[in-house]
Amino acid sequence: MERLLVIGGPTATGKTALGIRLAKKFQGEIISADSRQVYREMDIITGKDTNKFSIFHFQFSKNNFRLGYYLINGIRVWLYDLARPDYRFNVADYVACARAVVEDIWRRGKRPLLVGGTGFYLRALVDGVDTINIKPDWLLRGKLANYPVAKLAKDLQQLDPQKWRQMNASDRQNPRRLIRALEIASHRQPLWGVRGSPPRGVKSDQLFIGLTAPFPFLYQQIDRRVEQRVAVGAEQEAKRLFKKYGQNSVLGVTIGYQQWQDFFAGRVSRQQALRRWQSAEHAYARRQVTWFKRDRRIKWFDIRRNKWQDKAEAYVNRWLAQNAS
RNA sequence: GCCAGGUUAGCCAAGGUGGUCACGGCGCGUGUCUGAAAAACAUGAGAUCUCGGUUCGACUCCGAGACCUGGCA
Repeated sequence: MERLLVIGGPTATGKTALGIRLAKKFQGEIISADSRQVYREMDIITGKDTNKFSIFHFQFSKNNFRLGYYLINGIRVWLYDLARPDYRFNVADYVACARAVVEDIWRRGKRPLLVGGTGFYLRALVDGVDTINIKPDWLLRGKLANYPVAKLAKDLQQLDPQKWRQMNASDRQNPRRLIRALEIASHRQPLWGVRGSPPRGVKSDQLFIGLTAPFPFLYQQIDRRVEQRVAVGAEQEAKRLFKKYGQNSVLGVTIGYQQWQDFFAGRVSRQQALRRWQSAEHAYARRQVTWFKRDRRIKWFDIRRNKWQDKAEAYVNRWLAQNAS
């Protein structure tokens, strides 16, 4: 069976750096799993490991997305720059693109390394998502957006009592989740054809690596990264993109851009904006840890330890050696 | 030195005729997650400058002190 190496964990832990190192060692290519680096032009603030001289090598298209790679330290990094900031990229898009790339890499006899911090994307690709074929109904969403939570809850209890029962207290008060549940419930078609089976993740032998560290340490790393991004032109990038795409684009729901927008609008000082950007990244890292923690398949490496990369590499080596033919 | 204003959690900040658990926001802790996921949501901890007085009872009133801010020298 084909193999798939997955590297996850919170932001600012050096996932890409490890990925590149392992890719060099094991003839790999990196597939980014990042819900914001998929956007073109959003380079500095999302922390892409490219620069203005990097060249995008287009390879093939999939669902209207132009797939290609950047060469970083000689290693191919896929799934950056798939969409314009005024498009709303989503998991289904991601799975379609990532699948195509993984299979392409396998076909060429190389090893795919799935690297990223968007746990939902990672899981969707690896394990599959049952309801992934039910498209967003923007008309419905627009209508439901004005409903109070209590009304949404009541509707769902009527329309799909079973789903309601499965939801926990948090989700039952989350309008976005309720709306999605209603969207699925009102979609009369069977989820996956009459005789079909639920969409599965990519079939492969997988190894999961997680990078982490205690929060105080992560916060330091994050703060440094944010300052670096400011130093190389984060403000200008934010200003330019807001002007071009407006705040209703994905910029309005992306850490970093949001805080710069607050500064541009005069709501906060430059200093405060920086501080808030960093805090938003801290909170993001916490959510990521909460997400990844639940996945028992992950083998964790503490990035404060000496030679942790060597240990990770040895761990991968052992896996590759197993029934290697 | 004098006059005025102020002192409420790590930061910002509301409050009241003295009386149940002192409004919020940020930050911080914990968690949820199946086509918006860097999104959206749930949940927790944490405070009345010090001393004395009045009072059944003071964060709230009175006095003294400390510190901060502004004005006058």
